[in-house]
Formats: sequence, C-alpha cells, structure tokens
Amino acid sequence: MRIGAILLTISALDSRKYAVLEAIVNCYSRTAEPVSSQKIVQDYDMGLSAATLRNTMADLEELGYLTHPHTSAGRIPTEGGYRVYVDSLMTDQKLSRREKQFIRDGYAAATRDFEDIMEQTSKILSAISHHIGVVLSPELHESILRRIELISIDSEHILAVLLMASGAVKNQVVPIPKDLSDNELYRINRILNEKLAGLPLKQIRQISQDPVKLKAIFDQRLSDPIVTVTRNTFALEQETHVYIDGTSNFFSHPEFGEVQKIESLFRVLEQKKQIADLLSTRKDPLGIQVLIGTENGCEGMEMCSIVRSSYRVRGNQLGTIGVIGPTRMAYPRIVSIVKYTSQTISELFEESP
Amino acid sequence: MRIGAILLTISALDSRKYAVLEAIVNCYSRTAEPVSSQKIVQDYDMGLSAATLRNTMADLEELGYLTHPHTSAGRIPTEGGYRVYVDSLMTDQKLSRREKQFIRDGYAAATRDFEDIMEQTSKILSAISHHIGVVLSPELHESILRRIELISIDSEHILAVLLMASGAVKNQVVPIPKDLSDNELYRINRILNEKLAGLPLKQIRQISQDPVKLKAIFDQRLSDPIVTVTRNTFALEQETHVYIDGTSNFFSHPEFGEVQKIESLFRVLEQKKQIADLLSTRKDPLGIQVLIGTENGCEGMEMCSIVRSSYRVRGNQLGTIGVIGPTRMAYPRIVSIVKYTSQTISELFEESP
DNA sequence: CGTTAGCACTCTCAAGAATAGAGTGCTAAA
DNA sequence: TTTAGCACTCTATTCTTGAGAGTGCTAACG
Repeated sequence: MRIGAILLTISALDSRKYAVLEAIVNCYSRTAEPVSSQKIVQDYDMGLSAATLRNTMADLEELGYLTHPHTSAGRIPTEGGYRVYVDSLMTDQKLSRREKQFIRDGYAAATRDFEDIMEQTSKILSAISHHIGVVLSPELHESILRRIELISIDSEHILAVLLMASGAVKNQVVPIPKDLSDNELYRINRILNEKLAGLPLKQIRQISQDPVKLKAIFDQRLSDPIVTVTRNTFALEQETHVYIDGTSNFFSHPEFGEVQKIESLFRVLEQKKQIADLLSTRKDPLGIQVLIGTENGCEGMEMCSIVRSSYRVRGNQLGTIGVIGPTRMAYPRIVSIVKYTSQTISELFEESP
Repeated sequence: MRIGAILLTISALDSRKYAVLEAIVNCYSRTAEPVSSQKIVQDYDMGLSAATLRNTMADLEELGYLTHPHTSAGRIPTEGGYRVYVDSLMTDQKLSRREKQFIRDGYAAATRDFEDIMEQTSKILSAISHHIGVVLSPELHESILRRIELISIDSEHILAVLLMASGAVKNQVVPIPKDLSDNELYRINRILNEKLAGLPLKQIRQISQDPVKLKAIFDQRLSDPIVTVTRNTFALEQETHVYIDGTSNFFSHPEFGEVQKIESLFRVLEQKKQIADLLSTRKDPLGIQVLIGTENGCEGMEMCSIVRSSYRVRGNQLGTIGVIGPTRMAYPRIVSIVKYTSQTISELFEESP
C-alpha cells in the first residue's frame, strides 16, 4: 500500500509537470514571450500557486525541457521540450468546418493542370497556416510514363512531351542526329509508346543508357535513330520541382525582428535544391513528421520547425508537402492542416486526370 | 564680349554644379552614407575648397537635386537628382571582358529549353548585379503558334501542347465533350495545324470565341468536336511567367537594415502579378528604361529603382528583363548589365531553337 | 565677384547613470 | 507538500553628457 501510494504520488507529480510543460509551450507559442509563473496562474486554472509552479518549472528545466533567457525572465521551451510536447502531450486539434472549406475551395479555383495544383497547394498551406507553404512534386524518376509524344521543332531538335501517369507533363527539347521525316518520327513515336509506356522513368533511363538493353528492347541496330532519340530523351536527371509560398509571413513573427535572423533563412529558401532535400520524405515516407529546430540539420534554419507529410498521386509515386514556421509554431493546428491538405491532394489525384 | 563672358561664366558654373552632383551620386552609391563637402575634396580632385563645394551643394539643394537628412549631415541625392544623373550625367560603363564572359557562360550551362533560359537569365542578372534579377517571358498571346499537338489523356480530357514560334511550350489540359477516337483526334489535330499555325495566339483566341469566325474557318457545323476542342483550348487568358532571383541580396544593403523596410519590399515581390505589371514594357518597348524610386508607382517599393529592357524572341514578341535594386544603385553598371544581357538573350533566341 | 578660411551652431550618435519593473530562487511558516 | 514573503538579479527605458561631424554664415582675400 505504501509503495502504491508513493507511486501514485510520483505519477501525479509527473503528470503535473507535463501539464505545466504543455501550458508553457502553449503560451509561448501564442505570445513569443518567456512565460512566467504568474502568467500561468492567470491564464490556466491549475489550482496551484505561482511558487509551486516555479518549483515545477525548475524541475522541468533540470530535465532539459525548459530554459531561461536570463535570471529574471520567464521560461521558454527547449527543443527537447517541444519534442516531448509534440510526441506525447499535444492533442489533436480538429480543423473547423470553415478551415476545411477554405482548403477545398482553394483547389476548386485551379484544378486546371498538374502545375496549378502544386502551386495552389503551396498557396493554400501558407495562407491558412500563416507560415511558409512548401510543395515538392513527386520525383519524376519514380513516375510511370503513360505516354510520350514527339514533335518536330527543326532539323536538329524535337520536342518530347512526357505524359506521366500522375498527370504531370514534362517537356524536353531533344537534339537529334539528323533530320527525321514525319513518317520516321511517327514510327519512332509509336514504337516508343509500345515499348516504354507503363514503365517507371527510372527504369527507362537505365535502359536508355545501356546499349545491350536498348538493342534487346528495340530489336534493332544501334545506329537506328530510335536509339539516339531514346538515349537523348531520357538522359537527363529529372529534378524535383519545389513550390514555395508565404515567405513574407515570417516578417510578422517577433523573434525574427532582426534582419540577420531572417536573412539566413531567406538565403536558404533561395536554394531550392536544399529545400527539396529538407522536405524529402524518401527515408520514412509515411505519416506526418515534425522536425523541430536544429533537427532539420540545415544551417540558417535553426530557429525553424518543419511539419511535412507525403501525398500520393496516381501511379503510386510520392510527393511531399510541408509547412516551415518558427520553432514555437502552433504544432497541433499545423499538423492538422498538413494532414488534411495531404489527404485532400491525394484524393484530388485519385479522381481527376 | 561682356555678355559672352557672363554666359561663359554661367555655363562654367553650371557645369561645376553638375560635376558635383555626379560626384555625390557616385559617392553615395558606393557608401550609402550622406556625402560631406570634406569627402568630395578628399575623394575627387575638383580643385575647389570645401567651402565652395558647400555653396554649390546648397545651390543643388535649392534646385531640388539634393537633400539633407538633418542639419549636420552630408547631402544625399533626391529622386530628381538621380533623374538628372541618369538622363544627362552618367557615362557609359563598358562591362569588362570577364563580366561579359560570365553572362555568356551562364547560358552555356542551360540552353536546354525555354524555361531554363528564362530562369537562368534571372540568376545571371542577380548574380552579376548583386541585386534582384527579374525576367518576364514574352506575353504568350502576342506569340505566334508554330504547331499544336493533341494528346489523349482520358475519355474526358486531352492535353494540348502549344509550340510557339519563340520556342516556348505551353501545356494545357482541355476538357472534351465526348470520347474522341484516335482517328478523330488525329483529324482534328491536322486541321488545327493547317488552319491556325502561323497565327498569333491573340487572334486565335478571338476566332475561337466567335461562332461566326469559327464556322468560317473550319467550314463545318458548330456541333463538330473540332469547334469544341478549339474553343476549350484557347479559352484561357495566358498569363505571363515571372522569374525572380537574388531577393536575398537586399539584406546586404545598409539602408534595408530595419525589418519593416525590407518587409514591404518582400510582400510586393510575392505578388508576381504586380511585378509583371511593373516590369512590363508594353507602353514603350524599345531601349533601356530606368524607373527611379517612386516613379515605379508601386507601394512598398519606394526605396527601389528598376532598370529594364525588352528582349526580342523569334516571332517578334517581346519579353522583359530587369534589375530591381536600391535607389542608390550603380546605374551605369546596372544599365550596361541589363543592356548586354538583353542583347545576349535576343541573340540566343535568333540562333537556337 | 568668386573663392576660401574660420567659427559658431546644430544635430546625431555612443556611452554612461539612474530607475522601474519583471521574475526568479530561497526560506520559513502553514 | 504547498505557499507567502522577500531579497536579489537582470533587463529595458529614460535621461544626461560629451564627442564628432558637418553645415551655414561672415569676413577676408585675390
């Protein structure tokens, strides 16, 4: 019995600690100011005095969940504190009907083509989150080629239009060895569709760079124009497109009141390649992920967190959407937004072309 | 003779004024600090004492070319001062061989397709100017359609690929009224090319929205699928694409040391539509234009100047390139950069596809 | 008459000093 | 274990002061 009582007490103490941590994360997230014991007494009904809270806060600091800007300031959460909060403390926050409607309406405007959807998604994300919205298009080399169309440009170039199963379209100017007659081009076009449609781009690229495989699949001499066309069309690495919107939202956050802090962030944002790597969910593609502060490992973004999720388009390739905001972002809300948006976009791709 | 002497004196006085104005613009452009009479004596060999310069500066202030931040500060140019400088005082500054090489090399990397060239141009402009580089693609509706290709997506949609004379490619998902057979599609495709290739998009859109003209050109019943396809394909307004690079360069300018000043600029830059209007040279398409400070009429960009020039692509439509920088930018250099880059890009389009 | 030296005057900017206020940690009592 | 009370620390603000920069004016000079 005594042991049980002790355990109960300990557990009650622990749960109080977490309640206080939650309150502090919550409060700091709203105000961006260090949270004092007073403030918690005022804003949260914990039935405890400021002095007791101070003790608890000291404990939390010792555990590494809180920190002090200076002696006579309130507490702010550490990255560890946010981590505990995100992993264990925060509760799902349902989006309101209006918010859901806002997201859906955003797509109603612009479901014209693939690029529109990507761009619009980044706009929706930033508008509703008040942070930065980022979208990575699915990696093309994972995509399945639905159809290829060759269009003659001039005697030295053709335009290859790659229509992917996802609905994405990729145009590619391809140099050709010699002038091809319309008939010849048509023949090549037909054979390419016969042989390559339905395969993932990655595989096609492998084939196109390998003389043996090329010969096998086309059953033809290597000097045949079709081989050259294939090789030139699929030679290039297909980079992922990055859509970013809402960067100027960062100006309204008080923690970015000094130029140098926002500068480093903006310099990173201009390196789209880096953002692509940052958002990429290749390693653990499922569900929502939250990267807190330095966890993103990106120099210049130490003060930011990222909430990201993959979405699925037809043909089963994955793209990523995400929100980049200050570390003190309102995680429950942002997580819900990202979750709902990725669902919506996935559904969108299931039904429409 | 006396009159002549007086005139000569006056003219000599005037030319001194302008020399001083030029020196001040020059100096302020480099240092971003108000220029004192002392500073001019030190840096420029004008053969005049500080006191005399002060008199001249007071005159220039009365003329509205200079101003004072406060009593005991040096002078800075007003917008009027910059205007005189740009219109009458500044001398051509030839780009160095290295700089020209830098611009040309920038294109060597990426002449793959139209979009690449646009994007690369904005990168080159920002990298060499250390300001913001902006590129507007030619307005599509002025462009001439070289070729159209229809590709079947599903029973309700086709993909129209518009290949323009400029080399630009526009993909458009087009809803169709009923399933079209391959043969039917092929027939429509052929007729569209026959009838519409060679016409500017603008004209095609007019035709496509006018039943009488449609009937005349296709010589067919209005219920024919070809009419619907044409109508749907060319219905949409084709917006101009805007490519922006180098925004973070603004952080290094001391006059943007406070967040609010840079914030308003960045908010504008996110409105690509606004930037497009700003850069558009529709009204006076020839040569280089310099918009100084508030002349751009854009709220949030009062502290910026714009140097822009149109470029010409095959088919004679015009696009625009430009550099956006602080009002104190080094105009002679930026003008040379914009001039040379627009020449280079025009040449690029003449030779390549 | 234009030019220049000299000087008083003005304004900014940086560095200190003083003060108020916020919030903590600790102690002792409930 | 909780809490009230209080001393202590640190920040942020305000005010003052002094140095420095640069001008405008005046009077002398060529």
